[in-house]
Amino acid sequence: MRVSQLLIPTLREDPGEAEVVSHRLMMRAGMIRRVAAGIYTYLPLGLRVIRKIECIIREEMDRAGAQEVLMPIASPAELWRETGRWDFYGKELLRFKDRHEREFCLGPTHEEVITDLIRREVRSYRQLPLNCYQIQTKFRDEIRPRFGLMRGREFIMKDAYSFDQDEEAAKLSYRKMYDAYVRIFTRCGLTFRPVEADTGLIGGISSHEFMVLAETGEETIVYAEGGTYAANIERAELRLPTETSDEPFRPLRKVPTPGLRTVEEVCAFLKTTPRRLAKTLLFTTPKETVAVLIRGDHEANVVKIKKLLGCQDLELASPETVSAVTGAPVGFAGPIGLRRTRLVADHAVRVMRNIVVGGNEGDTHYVDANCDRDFKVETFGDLRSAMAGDPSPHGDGTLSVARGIEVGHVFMLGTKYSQAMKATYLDPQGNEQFAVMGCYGIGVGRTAAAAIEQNHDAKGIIWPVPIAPFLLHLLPLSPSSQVSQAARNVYEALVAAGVEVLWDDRDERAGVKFNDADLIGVPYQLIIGEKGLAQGAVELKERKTGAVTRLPPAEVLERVKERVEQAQT
RNA sequence: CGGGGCGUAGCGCAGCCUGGUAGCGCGUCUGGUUUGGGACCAGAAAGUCCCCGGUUCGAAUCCGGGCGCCCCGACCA
Repeated sequence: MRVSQLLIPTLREDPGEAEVVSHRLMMRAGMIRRVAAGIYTYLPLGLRVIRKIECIIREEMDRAGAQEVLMPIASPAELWRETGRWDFYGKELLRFKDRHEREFCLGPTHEEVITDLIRREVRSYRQLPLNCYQIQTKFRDEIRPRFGLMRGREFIMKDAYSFDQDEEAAKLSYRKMYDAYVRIFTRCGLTFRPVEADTGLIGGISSHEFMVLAETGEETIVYAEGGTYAANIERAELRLPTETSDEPFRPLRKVPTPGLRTVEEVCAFLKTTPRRLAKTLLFTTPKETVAVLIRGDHEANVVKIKKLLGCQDLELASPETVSAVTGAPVGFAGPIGLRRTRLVADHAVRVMRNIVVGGNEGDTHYVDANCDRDFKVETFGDLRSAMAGDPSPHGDGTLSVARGIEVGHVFMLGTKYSQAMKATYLDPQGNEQFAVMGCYGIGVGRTAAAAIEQNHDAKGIIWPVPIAPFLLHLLPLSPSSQVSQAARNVYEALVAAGVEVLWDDRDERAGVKFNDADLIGVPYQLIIGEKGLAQGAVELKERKTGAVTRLPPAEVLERVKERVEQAQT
């Protein structure tokens, strides 16, 4: 296609709103434009990348035996009430009423709609297994949309739903999707890692997230270096602490710590280390206030705490609540003499001896406090986040920490939705059974953004060949008739051979064309200049390496094909 | 929802403190010269200074309210 006829509004300067690389480059390369917070229009270049990714997804989903459907974007409230998610989903669910005052929402995911379909249409075990997928626009009214396509409110998602007779069969469906995801992200040219994950709002039994490794990722993952274990930090389990202390118990003492609130301040003042201090964090749930004891150098894990308490909403207590419960301002909460709250603690606290804790009194801490002797913990649990150096739960070494972008998520749902919505089938014995479900998502736009986070340089994007908007960027450098004629010839030959060529036929200076080409990031540039042409040569340049090959125009097609084949093996 | 910031030409910004003719760079349009890494000369068009109200002889500028957006946090597939 010709640049002069496409809407590719490249930007010389960085747009003020863009923070991360992918957002900035997508704006600058003229791929997307913002319509409202977290809502974007895809321009021709952006759409071509989206379509490429969708195409790979379709091929792999079909190969894995899934079939494509298309569900509506609006769904009626009653379906969501059946599963309880109309209330449970919260503000993220964008709700509205039609002219008859009937309640609807914009679909943030489609378990309810697909389960409704399947319960109507599937009656016999002979119709199972079944896996339906769609590529659809979703809407989630995010608290804080940001980073362009990385975390939009409206976004394109591939979602698939499997229905099986029993756990065993469901595991097989899950495995197929898992394998398909590995193929999809590999084909997209991404460096990624599947990790064990929390099931969040979707619920269910177990799940894996597919993380594209990138510094700018919003997720933190831990993995065993050289081992098999990898998990989202929200979920990564920890082994019970094994260390013991033979330190003699010392008597409890109360010490003044004027104005010292943070772990660091208190430790510096008392000449000790965070490992010998336990912080007392106060959380509020809709029902109660709970105190959570965590070792000073550890990070509390909200997901794990929620699980232990069996509640969905958990917030750090307000300063008012803290002082009402502890009798002290924020920074001096402690487990000793705490009333009116439950006290739970991380396993690590159990083995600590002679520790520092808050005094529940302004400007006061206790030293040489000991669990059981000085305070009673109701329940111990795995309540902190893993950190680098912790032993892997699989016993395969120690854990490292990395950042990732979640581009895909597979869930084993079990019968959560089929029971709630009575999606049953008759087994060979004529007994009614609940279908066992799985669901599988891929963020299409987020995958494109992740690809950019992983593949760019100071000049712009460097697309992996399989998802590039074009394969070759044709750059005639002068308006002379020989050059433009040569460009035209090459263009027609390549297009006839099925190569996707972006032809910069604008009357622009060489520098402008080069810079736009580097910004847009098409994998190969074919440069046709007057001098080279006089010697019968054009230049084939690889965007990624900058390597230039001089060759006669007639050989271009052959060489380009070679390169692509190499790249695919 | 809490904290911080921003809203002035298509884009990036200055001007606001200290009220008085709305500016700069890039882009756009016309003509000419140029043509291998964001050219040069000459000319031109383009603004509801986010909105509403107030103060004032006079408001982009001061005051009040609203809206939108960005960043941090609480968080979330």
